[in-house]
Amino acid sequence: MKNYKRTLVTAALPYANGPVHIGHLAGVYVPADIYVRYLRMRGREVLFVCGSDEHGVPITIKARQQGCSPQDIVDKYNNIISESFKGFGINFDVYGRTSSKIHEETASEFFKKLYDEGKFVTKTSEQYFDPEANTFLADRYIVGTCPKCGNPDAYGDQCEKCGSTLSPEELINPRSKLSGAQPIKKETTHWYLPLQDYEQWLREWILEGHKEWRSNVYGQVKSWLDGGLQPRAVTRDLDWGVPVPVEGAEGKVLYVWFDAPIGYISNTKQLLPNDWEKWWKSEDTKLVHFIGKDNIVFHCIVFPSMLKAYGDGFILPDNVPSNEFLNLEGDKISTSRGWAVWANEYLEDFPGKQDVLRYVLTANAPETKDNDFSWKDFQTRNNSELVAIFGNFVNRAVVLTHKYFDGKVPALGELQDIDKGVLAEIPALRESLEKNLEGYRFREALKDAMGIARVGNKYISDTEPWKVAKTDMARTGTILNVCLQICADLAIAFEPFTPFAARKLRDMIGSPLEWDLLGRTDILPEGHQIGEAQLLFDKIDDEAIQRQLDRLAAIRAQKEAEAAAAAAAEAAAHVEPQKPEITFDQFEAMDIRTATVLEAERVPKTDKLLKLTIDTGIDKRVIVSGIAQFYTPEQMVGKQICILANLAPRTIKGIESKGMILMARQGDGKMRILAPEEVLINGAQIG
RNA sequence: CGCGGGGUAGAGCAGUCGGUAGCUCGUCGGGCUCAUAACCCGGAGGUCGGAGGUUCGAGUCCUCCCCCCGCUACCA
Repeated sequence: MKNYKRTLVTAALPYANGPVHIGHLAGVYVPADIYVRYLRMRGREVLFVCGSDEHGVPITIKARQQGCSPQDIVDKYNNIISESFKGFGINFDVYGRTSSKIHEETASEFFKKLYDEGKFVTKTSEQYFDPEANTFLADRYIVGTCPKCGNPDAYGDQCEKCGSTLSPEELINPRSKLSGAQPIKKETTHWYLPLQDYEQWLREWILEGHKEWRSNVYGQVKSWLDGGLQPRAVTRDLDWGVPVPVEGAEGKVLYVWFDAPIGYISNTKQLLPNDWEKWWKSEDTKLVHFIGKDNIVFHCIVFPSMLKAYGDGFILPDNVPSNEFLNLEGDKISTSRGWAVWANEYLEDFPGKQDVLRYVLTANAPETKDNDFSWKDFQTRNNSELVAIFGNFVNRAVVLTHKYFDGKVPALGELQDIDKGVLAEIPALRESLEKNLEGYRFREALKDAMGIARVGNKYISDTEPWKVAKTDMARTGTILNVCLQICADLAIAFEPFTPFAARKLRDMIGSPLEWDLLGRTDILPEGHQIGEAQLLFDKIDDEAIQRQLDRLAAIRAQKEAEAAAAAAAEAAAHVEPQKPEITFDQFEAMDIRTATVLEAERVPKTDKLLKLTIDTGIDKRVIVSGIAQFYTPEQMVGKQICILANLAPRTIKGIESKGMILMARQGDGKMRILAPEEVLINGAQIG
């Protein structure tokens, strides 16, 4: 373990095209904040850097959709997002923006240095260009008919109807989303970072040197390295972003994934114009990136390669704690489908309950695998853990102290074994807490902190001071002294996790915030006056939970209705134009005949394929058909169908398919079998 | 099919170095009455996805297989 002097913590830059939701909080920002709060309490020198990622194609598309400028979009969401962070007590030292001037300067300089030193390679390729808008078109700016399912509005990178991944070249009748014009192919040149040159170095640095990284991070990196790295484009033809600072690169900007991580550096510069280099170029600085699993490759491979290429003493991350994803009520969180709990809305719906969400998201953090957030679990954890264990213990101790000692900390008398046992448990929990926090195991760390409250509750129940008070006031005082010290411990131990409640508790009992006091028996001196008892947490009732569940149910119902309506409209509105004329002979060449399905089964490990054994009247043969989404094997058996019998055989998934089943397909992709009006013999000719 | 992650009590999750399988909720029983009808103690509930192997000993290590999630692929 290296001996570092200071720690630089970055949290993934949120993309400024929507608010942040509980998945973001659980995956990145709450754990990062816990870690930073802990380091600060220990008196370590630490810098916490974040900011909005404000470039890239999706923002320009959203701006066009809403009829405003990209700047309007990023201004709006930068505002909402940074307010959400403040609301949850996530206090960055700096929250910058990649649209800032200092970022543009920093990113330009970064690119320029690599360019001047020949660290890039260039590639020229043909890409679609919109002659009316006079601009190159990013994949998502090109729409056309999907070659797979016929959806007329497929994007150049993906068809959202059938989920196929596409390249713009595959689209039928491509058109520009900007002007509607037909795009033309035009040559364009881009700069690439040859990642393969850094492969060996990355292997040694991560695969050899950082075996302690989380298995999801390590595994992902290993998978990329084993697969072989390829040059990665660092520029794009776009008018929203940092201009490429090179002659002949007009109309080009830095690719958002080159641009964004540099944002960590430029945001540091913004805060510390003269002092930033000690955070980025000093070997005794520990760099930690908190990210979600979708960012692993960029933070472990691309950005380190950029820094390595730049040289000049830039340090590399000591760890990249990356969480998996959080689901919501069993379904994937989705910004576009509205399936999320938004941070800003939570703050309005549950005022003063930031800690509850922080607690639940930490207790159920997706540290090793995707986890599920449910409102029922949220309620239970609040009512049975925060209220019943933590809040209740504090309340018991404080109320009893007021009842028997007028709110003054009583003297600590002679200790019995039970007292000594309890007082010994706290330092043990502290040690475990520290180990888990330093090792980025926040879920486990939170259990340790909660363990302190459990210890307190058990102690107070075992010693029964309300009974002892009838006979022995000195002993009662000793017990309550121990309880109050444990309260003061809680006010320290919970500061990273639930900072609002920890602050409230410290204000209530007048205890200090200093990590090194944790576990000591004299945090609160004898005779110290504590304040009136206040509840740290309130119960959350069923109605509040039901309102959230209703809200989600409404979103689900609305989205389903919209999808159904859109599909119906699509299907009705869209009919393919007539194909080019053919001759009678061409038609006659096709052997179309009736057949009956004898056997049917799913082709294993495919979504859409059925293997059908059919009787064609002339033989029995196998046809593989992509209809599993519309017919089950059971439905197919015994069904009479029509086939194109003399189609050249083709092997699909290792099965030879001889012929094609005739299907009618409408605009939304729905398919139905064509069959004679009444059952005929097999092999009846169609024509 | 390929890659990554996962499969442990009714639910949700831990389990680091191989050493008596654990936590929270729920459930059943008992105790307590200071505390937000809270708290404390105890019980029941597991072939640790399956099959082999290594080992004195496997949830943990090795091999093969099955299932779930993500990316990817198949649609004649």
